[in-house]
Amino acid sequence: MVIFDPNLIRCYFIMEYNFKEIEDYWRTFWAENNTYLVKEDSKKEKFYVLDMFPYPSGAGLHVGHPLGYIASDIFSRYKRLLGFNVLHPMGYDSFGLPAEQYAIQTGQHPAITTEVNINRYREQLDKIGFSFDWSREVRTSSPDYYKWTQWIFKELYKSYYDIRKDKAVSIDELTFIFEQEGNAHVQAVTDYTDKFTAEDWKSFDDKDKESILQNYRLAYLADSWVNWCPALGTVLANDEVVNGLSERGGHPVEQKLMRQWSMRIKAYAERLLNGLHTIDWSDSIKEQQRNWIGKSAGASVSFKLIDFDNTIEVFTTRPDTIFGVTFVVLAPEHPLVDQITTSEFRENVEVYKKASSLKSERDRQADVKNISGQFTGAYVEHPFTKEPVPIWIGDYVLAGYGTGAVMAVPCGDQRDHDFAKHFDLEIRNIFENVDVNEQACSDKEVRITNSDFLNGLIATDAITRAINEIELREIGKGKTNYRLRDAVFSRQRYWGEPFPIYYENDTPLLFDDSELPITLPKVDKYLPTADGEPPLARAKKEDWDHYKGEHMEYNTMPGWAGSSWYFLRYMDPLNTETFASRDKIDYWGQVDLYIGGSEHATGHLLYSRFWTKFLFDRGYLPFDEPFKKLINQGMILGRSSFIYRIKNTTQFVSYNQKKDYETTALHVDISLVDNDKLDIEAFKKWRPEFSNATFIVEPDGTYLCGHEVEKMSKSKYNVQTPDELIEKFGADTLRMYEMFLGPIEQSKPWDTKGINGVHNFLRRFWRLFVDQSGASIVNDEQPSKMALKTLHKTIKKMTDDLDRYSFNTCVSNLMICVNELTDENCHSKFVLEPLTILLSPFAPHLSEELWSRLGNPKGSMSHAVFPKFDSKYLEEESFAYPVSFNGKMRLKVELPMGLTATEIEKKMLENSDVQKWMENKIPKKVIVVPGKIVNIVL
RNA sequence: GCGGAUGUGGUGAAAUUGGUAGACACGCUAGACUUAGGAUCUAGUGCCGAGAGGUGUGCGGGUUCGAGUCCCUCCAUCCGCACCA
Repeated sequence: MVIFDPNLIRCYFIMEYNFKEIEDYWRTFWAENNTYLVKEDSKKEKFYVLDMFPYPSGAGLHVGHPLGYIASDIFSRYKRLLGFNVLHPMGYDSFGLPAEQYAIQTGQHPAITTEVNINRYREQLDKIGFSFDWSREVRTSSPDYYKWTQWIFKELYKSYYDIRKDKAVSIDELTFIFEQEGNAHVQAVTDYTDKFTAEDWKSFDDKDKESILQNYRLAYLADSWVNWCPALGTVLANDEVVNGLSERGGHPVEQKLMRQWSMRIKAYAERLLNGLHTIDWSDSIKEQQRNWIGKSAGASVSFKLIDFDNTIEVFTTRPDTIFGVTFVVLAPEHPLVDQITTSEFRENVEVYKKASSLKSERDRQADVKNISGQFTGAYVEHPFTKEPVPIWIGDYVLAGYGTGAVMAVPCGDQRDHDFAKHFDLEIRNIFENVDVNEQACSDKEVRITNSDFLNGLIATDAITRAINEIELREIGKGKTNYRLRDAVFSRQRYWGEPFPIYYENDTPLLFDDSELPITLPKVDKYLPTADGEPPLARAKKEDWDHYKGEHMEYNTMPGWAGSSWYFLRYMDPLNTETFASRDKIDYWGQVDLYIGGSEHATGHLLYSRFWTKFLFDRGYLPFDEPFKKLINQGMILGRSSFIYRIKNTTQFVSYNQKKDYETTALHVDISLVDNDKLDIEAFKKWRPEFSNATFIVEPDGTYLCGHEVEKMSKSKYNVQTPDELIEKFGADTLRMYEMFLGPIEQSKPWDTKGINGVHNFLRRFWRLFVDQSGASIVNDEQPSKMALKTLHKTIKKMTDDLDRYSFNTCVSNLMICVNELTDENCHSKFVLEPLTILLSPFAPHLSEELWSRLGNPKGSMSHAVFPKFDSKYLEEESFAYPVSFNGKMRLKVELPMGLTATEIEKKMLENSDVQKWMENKIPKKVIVVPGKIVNIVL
């Protein structure tokens, strides 16, 4: 029947395990036969395995990237073998800063850079043998994709959060209510406090109406504090600011209030918190999200300003300590500061405000040691005692958190205590029998005193009592506060999604759905304009595909816009009518397994939960949590090598001699270093500026490098690419070695030392099938009892370990199995065939090759059936009991299985070896755990 | 300062519910073979000790017949951060 089977032809040429030939063949086979193409199939149970898609950087993949992809690929293949219809897609998060930076430097359009990088990524990924369905690839920077990102933005813009319904609702319902009855009875998430009637509303012009609606929309324009770098003309992230200067270029950075798009994620704070109970994520990630959302219960209290008709509102978690208040501190940016500052202190306040505007938020918070602040000259009235309380400003209070104002209780809060000590302010003690002169007291069990109606109570009771009293006297109310802030959604960048927004009369207006996508216009340069407008402001009118109104929105969306919903697009990537059709979403549902780094704990993972909940509210999704199960793969760290340059010279000193000199450490490329020894000539070639450098070496003439484990990065010259390892050992070896390194969730330093062990294993696996001459040695004989036991033990361990994502022990199990089968000289098809299936998720190329050599019909084994474990092969007749005396293991005694505890005890005490250890003593107690252990207490 | 995680041989690690600590690999030592290789095979390898044996999972306590595993105190390292009022 076989007319031409390339497999068979190849058999004659392969004697050794020739991974290159095998991997090339099967890689091509899979691609040509669309082996991993997947379609919706209502007859099959679905399983959705997702990787966090990469940003295609110019540096290509390093060995850390594929770690998670390999794990998810193994799991996908495993689930396929179990009969699931597996969705396992891949794509690119292809908007981002590096391509834009490159464009600024070279003028090359970021789309070109991105295309080149994606091709390189694809090439590298293909070599590793992943079972991705590439027909579903998505790219966030493709207009076909970001059309729908813009569409979701529009939906957010057109929605507000109804507190009574506890969900997002169309803004049309809100305007309808405004027209009927004004906003008096509206319960929506907003900071807007003004009241208006239906008549008022109708009298407003469109611009006024819109500026009110902005306070309700889930995507809205508002003034936000940002790190503004005038020289770069852009806003910077906190970690792009170092000591008040931009990381790039070292330009000054200041805090500036800017009109920005924001996302009202705060509306979802409580649901984001509660949803954590319904998903299978690690406790540490959930804890990080909880801390980020930062729910705290307390009270907001109004302090009346003396000499002004106004109040300062503070939020406190400890309203019970209100009688200990001796001053109030405002954030320097607090809007009332200018108004209340007396002329006497105005100059100092201005100086202080200027100084804190130059500090980044992070610097302000990290610097605990330096206490700073300034008195404003103004006072508020204590709401209970009516005493005047001085108002200070201090940059330990943040404008963005709570109300930007705190009531300071130096006896109960250490920071307030430090502030009081530093400025010699009063510390009033309200705690019974506690000395607060040197230290604040935060013990909640201490009784309160000097506090009127709170005297004698402990914190928990006093908090309730204080809130009651505060509400009774109408000076405030009990309140839940969240640390979570609304997310700023504007970026002054080119390489991101344009907003589907234009402006008329300074009012934002939406483009129609039919006009989407609004694509990126071409620009002459990728830099901000001279007057600080974003790069898109450079585009000519005619270069926009749609241009409306007085001007377009010139900001672009942040990186997390596209990544907040990409997992939905994989379900239906080519749909032009909707972001994904409802029947496909219904079929694929939630992501069953999501694998990615924990660095996204509070960014991407929170934003995509937010968007999912929103789309659920608006009826577009049947679920409101995107990722059912999450695994965070640990980071693979690089091992960097260092050489030591003697200061102000071109002389380098070897590691062991460096203590005698003043040196600076220099990263050196790890490819120039072998076993910590530097190849000096290669180094000189690598860094021509040091071609005349001299080296102080060790007595044996070698130059020893120092080393350190740190993040893998191009700038640290410690990057190991998968390509060279695949070249040397093959993809199957690389896959298994990455898994063998350790538990997937743990971070670990990269070290290729052990890779030979894994490669050897695959060769031994090959040797079970093929002899030295290249002939098959597989037979049809019934396997021995031992061999069957080995097989079924392995099936059981593999199943258990895969189900708990313990990929490293899976590799060990396979090694043990091959060691045993080699010792048993087993070549039976009835053992080797199921074993090949067990191996196939890990080493798919080799497995396919062996599978076809076993005479299976031509085609891929990816839908073979995972072998079933049968406990009958594992039954033992006897067990070697470890016998302990007083908990110390001394000897083993073999006994038949199935004895009762009493029988075991009797036999043990009769045993002569056991008696030797008993030294004629009478045991106080004998513990018998059948099938486990015997412990004799003397 | 706060929050989270982790501490087991020379190295990566294993031990799923408290029950034989160190599986599996790397490395190292000795030997065999040889077409001299980054090959293969055999034996050994936690530490101390010639041995019997002792000892051993960051330190110190505790619970238990029995603790790497549970509880308390402390120490170290890594990661994150927002002085969160």
